[in-house]
Amino acid sequence: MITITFPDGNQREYVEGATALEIAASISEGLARNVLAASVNDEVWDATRPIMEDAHIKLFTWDSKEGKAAFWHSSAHLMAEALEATYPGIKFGIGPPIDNGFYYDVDPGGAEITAEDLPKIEKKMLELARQKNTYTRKDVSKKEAIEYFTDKGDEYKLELIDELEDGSITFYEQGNFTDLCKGPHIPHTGPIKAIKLLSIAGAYWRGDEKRKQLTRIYGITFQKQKELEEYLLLLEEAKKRDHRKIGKELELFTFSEKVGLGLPMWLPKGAALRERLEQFMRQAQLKAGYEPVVTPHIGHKDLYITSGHYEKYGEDSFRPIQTPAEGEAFFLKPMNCPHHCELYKSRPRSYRELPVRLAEFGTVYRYEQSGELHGLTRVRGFTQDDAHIFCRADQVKDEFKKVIDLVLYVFDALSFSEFTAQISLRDKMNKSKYIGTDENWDKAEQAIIEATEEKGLNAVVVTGEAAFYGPKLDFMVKDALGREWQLGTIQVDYNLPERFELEYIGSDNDKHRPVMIHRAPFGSLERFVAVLIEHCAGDFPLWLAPVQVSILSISEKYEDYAQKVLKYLNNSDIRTIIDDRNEKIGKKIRDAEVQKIPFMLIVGEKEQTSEQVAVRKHKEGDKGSLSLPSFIELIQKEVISESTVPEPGNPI
RNA sequence: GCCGAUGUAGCUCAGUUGGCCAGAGCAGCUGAUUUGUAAUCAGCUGGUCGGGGGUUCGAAUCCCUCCAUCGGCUCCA
Repeated sequence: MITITFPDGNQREYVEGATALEIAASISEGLARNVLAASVNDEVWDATRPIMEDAHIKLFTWDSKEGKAAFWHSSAHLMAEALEATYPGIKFGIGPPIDNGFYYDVDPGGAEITAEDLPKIEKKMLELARQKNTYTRKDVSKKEAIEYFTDKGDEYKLELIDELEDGSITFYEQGNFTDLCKGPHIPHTGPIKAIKLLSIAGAYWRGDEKRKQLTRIYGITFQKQKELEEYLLLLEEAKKRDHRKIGKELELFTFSEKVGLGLPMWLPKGAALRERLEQFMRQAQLKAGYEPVVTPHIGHKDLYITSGHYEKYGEDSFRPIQTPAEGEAFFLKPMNCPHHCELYKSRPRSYRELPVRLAEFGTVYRYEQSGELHGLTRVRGFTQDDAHIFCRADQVKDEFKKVIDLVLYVFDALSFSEFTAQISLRDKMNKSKYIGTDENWDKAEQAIIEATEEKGLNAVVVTGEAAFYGPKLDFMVKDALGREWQLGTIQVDYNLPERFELEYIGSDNDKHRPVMIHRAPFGSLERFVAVLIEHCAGDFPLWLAPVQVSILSISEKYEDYAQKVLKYLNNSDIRTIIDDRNEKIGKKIRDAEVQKIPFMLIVGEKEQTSEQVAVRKHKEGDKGSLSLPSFIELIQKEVISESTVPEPGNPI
């Protein structure tokens, strides 16, 4: 007998070799039906794998991440089986579950799989799923594994096997399909009842641009048709929040092929929104001890040779601008740090004045490959809410923590509650990607890790994602479709100060090297606005709304009064427009609603006589009548409650 | 940059297998209407069907090529 311990601490005895599925059945039949996978001593297992010794177990159903992963992973195998049946000789790369569904990378050889083929594959998958084939786990030796895939002629699997330890290799088999896989999988194909293959794309084998591009098929499956329909509906809804669509509808920004790819232009309403955000940040930064600076949009080639950017990105950037007479080369600035280093160097610095915090809304230009451009989130020209903190080594951690506070403060003000903090470290296996000494890197990485921990921030650590001059802490936020974008970033840098020979005179009257912190809470205004739009679906908080109030006159007769109201509101700095078109009130309301204007003021005979306005709130409807002073009070209260800027002297 | 899909008025979209001067709604303009909480009515304007080349008696429809957009991949100082 073995003792099984459940998450709640309860224990039960089972015969040796009992499976999680049998254990579930001993609790209830319903549970057994729903179990998709299990964890045994914290390792995720098949629900059908015999447990041979005492263990702590957890049962995973659809409601858990692990349950879904097993379900979708099994669906990927099912799709592979369908593909193999449809395209004999097809070869397989990898086919993992992802956040929403799964994919499989395949090499169909001479055949071509197109979007039109997907329904056919779905059908085949359904047919195979109905056979309720079990997913069977099998331990194989490396030799057997190599033999099997050599026979099959699948060089991709062979390459994967090559990197595996003998004795750790398992196959999974369902129906006529066998795959190299460490599992886990659901018991059988039966529960896969609703299938949708979503898209088809090219993906480089092993993510390497120099290797063959395989065909990646994305799909998602559910246990019920209704769940699939709900998911597809959700996708449709998400598409309506796309910032590119809303940006066009609300006339926030635009692109022009003539101006150039990836070069967004802000229309008046978008510029108003952006200016509010800048103002907000400017104010927060002033209060946190930053000093605004301004630097030019181009920089001499030598500047970037010194910084190391030239060596790293010289060939992959916009071509330099040459002066006609002297033959000097200038680059459009792709970042602000080298300029700020030169500002720091403009005179000798004393330890007493550190930290020096130089802030600039710096517009930078970077050459991004055409296929990477994406609305406002990935562009070739953008404005960073950049700042560089030059401080003493003993100040780094404290400064870093203050920046974390600032970022969190900004996210909080805009209700970005769901973000991932990511610590990006260097890839120690591939040091040629980075500049600087190991010692400096270690110090910088240590500083970030400690500051993050001390702030109690729950961060994931990713190696190989650091900038070439230093590690960073990034704040990632998802867009409407769940794609993750880096917004805020904080980077500790021991390298640029060295390359620029930055110094300060310490209390010992000796020269010392300061440490630099690069940071941008928004990241870029463009990307931040994009994500903001997708989060609020264009319903901006009142303090940011480009137009806060629209005055809708009932008819021409009340236009004078409407004008009076407009003037009154404008005098109180409330961003107001007037709709005096020769249209019915219903039409005017509809148009204001579509434009997502937070407040509508309807003025007609009643209001004129009583010197009031009939207030209608976006998406909420009629709020009754108010006098102008009370309406203004209402607006101001809401604005203040939405955007509170910290008190001076109380660093955030 | 790579793979795939798409590209018809400012916007959203129709245009069957190539065949009457390329259509609709919204927006815009003109006029009527003077309106009370999500679309008043009528008329008009507007498109070398992404650009270029080709096949054909005839091309928005077929082919080639370039460009852009979208979904991925790669990349992201």
